[in-house]
Amino acid sequence: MTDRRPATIKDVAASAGVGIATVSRVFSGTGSVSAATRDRVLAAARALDYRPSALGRGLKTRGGGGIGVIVPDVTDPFCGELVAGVLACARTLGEHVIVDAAGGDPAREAQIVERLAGQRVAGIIAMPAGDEADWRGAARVCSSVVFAGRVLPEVPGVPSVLADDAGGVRSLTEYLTGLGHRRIGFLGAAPGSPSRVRERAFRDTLAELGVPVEEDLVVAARPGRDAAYAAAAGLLQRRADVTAVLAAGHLLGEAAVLVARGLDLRVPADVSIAMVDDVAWAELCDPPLTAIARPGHDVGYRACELVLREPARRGRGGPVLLPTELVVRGSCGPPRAQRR
Amino acid sequence: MTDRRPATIKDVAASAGVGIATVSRVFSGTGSVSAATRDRVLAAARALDYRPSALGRGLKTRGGGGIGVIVPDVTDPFCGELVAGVLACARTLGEHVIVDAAGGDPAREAQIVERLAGQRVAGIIAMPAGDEADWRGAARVCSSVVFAGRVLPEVPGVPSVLADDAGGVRSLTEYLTGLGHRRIGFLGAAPGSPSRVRERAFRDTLAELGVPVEEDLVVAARPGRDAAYAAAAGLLQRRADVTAVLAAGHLLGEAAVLVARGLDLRVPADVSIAMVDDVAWAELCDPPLTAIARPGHDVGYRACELVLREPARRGRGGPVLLPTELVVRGSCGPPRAQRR
DNA sequence: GACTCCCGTGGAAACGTTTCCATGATGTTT
DNA sequence: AAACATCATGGAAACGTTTCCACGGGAGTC
Repeated sequence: MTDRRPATIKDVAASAGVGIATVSRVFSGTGSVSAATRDRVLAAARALDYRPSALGRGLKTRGGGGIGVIVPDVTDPFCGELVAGVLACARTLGEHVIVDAAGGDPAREAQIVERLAGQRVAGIIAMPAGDEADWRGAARVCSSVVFAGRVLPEVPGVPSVLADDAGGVRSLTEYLTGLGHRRIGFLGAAPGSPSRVRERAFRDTLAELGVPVEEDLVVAARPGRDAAYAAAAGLLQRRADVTAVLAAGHLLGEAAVLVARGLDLRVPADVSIAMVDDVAWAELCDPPLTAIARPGHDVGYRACELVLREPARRGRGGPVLLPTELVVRGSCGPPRAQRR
Repeated sequence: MTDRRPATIKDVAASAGVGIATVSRVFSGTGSVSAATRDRVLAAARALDYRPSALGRGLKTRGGGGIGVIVPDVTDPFCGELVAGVLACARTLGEHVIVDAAGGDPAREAQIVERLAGQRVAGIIAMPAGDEADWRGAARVCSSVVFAGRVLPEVPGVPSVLADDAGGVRSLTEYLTGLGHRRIGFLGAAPGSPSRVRERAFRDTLAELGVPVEEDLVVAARPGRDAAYAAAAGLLQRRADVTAVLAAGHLLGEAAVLVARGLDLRVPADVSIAMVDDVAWAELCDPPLTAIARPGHDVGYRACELVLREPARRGRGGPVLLPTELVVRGSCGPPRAQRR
């Protein structure tokens, strides 16, 4: 076995006794080749272990193919689902997927975009962090960019696929209010966060229902476990009269559960807890947690379709909104008269 | 802005009034270029929004760069960690990462390897499913393949980075035995599974400790939530005298918790539960679950180092074993005399 | 002051494809 | 039977790089 370099189209052509153009036609499926020739070429290729180089092809056809995905963190369950969705769609379309994690850092996002552009990917799917300017540049740089799971409202012309977070928070809020809760704590994202639709939906829904919004009950946590825990602890300690907590993310939900447990609060007798993101542990918690399920897989899948399949329709119309689902479990009940 | 096609090195050269070789030198950092010329080239490049094409470069240098990662499922927490580790390492080395999920299907794995080979990636990191023959071929096809998190013992010459599962199961078994358990149920992977080191470690440890192994207590589940649940339910219903359950994976642990709850068994009073994989919900469970933490991130990181950085040392020596950690929480206690 | 040496530079040949065009050999129409 | 459309095929140019080689000139050495 002295096959050091991978075989090239020339080797195959020579071995099969045909021209390179014929070999190319056999592998790309275009043009017409006689059955006999095709067989000879295929046999030669197999013997040489030939595999067309995506580099050569990409160079000629201008565009390496493949699609890039940028998420804050691949270990986050929602991001994981999103990536899985992209992978599923890309596979049906025969494209490969370059994944990278930006850790929520705009500068790193910009770097990644730069690198993907260098790879000449066919499109980029991003769950963006906060820097609009960079993305405005990115939109120029790459043929097609789609936001998924999150948007930067200040970046125009970039289509997006989103979970209907506002709708989800609305139903959760209505559900809690329907149970009789009036003092609902909201654990949300920090002011700098790209989009605070969840907080707005919470406020709007309460307003519509005629429940006054107490600013003191709406707290913003910066990303990360520790900040989430601090926020939850702050809320529940400061306001012992809170009867329910709506956590706008699984990290915040986790924090709420842990803090409640640490404070010896019974769920849902002393305090009801609900959250956005129906992660695996929601069902394993005791009691199981009521949550909003966001269709991460579908978001990724649709985004990928959008970026590859419908270049014409991109940009037209608003964002694609995918429905969420309220999964009622045992963590919410009627409010207790007064804690402590 | 009529910059339809991306600018090429030629455009930059023309615009800066130099030869293309000089532009190449400026961007690749090799050779010598005078400061003045460098500045002129850089300015021209910026003006034209030039970005070197990885395609052209890869073609010339034979090898597109980048590394491929193949896992069964990106949404699995351990796989997610592993991918994150690879991403972290690849970033420091300036490589991009192509990710794909094979869903545990050997045929799909083979397809993905084929595609990655076509991309001329610098290396492949795989958490392999069961077909040795395909991987034997893959090892030939790609410059360097490394197994991570799982191995196929029948494929020689492929280095690997593993979590020390055997050690983890051993400490868990010792821990349970030390608490006084003698009838420990083991929920493990199906016979077809690539490697059953965990089951073997369980058996060996019990044997060493002089505890007889009852075949009836060692059950194998096929992959997936439903099969896991079925296996756990079967075990706990069939053998009411089991005092502890050791689940060899987070899905199996989840199933054990759910089944115990469904059977109204108190944990750990009626039955102790422990598992491999310290996933997020282990701490949120009530009681929090004792678990073996596997260093998924490190496994990915080391595998990436191995595949890119130490091509010389690859293959020598046995697999790289990374230590696991026993995280004791509240789900295990001394055995109860008799259930029911 | 002639020699060597090195530095900055440009030309040109690869790298492995795709694709346009030309060519010869068939088969088809009048 | 002659002209013509059709088909299978090969040659060659391009795609955007890197890199070898050659060339000119300024500085250092004797």
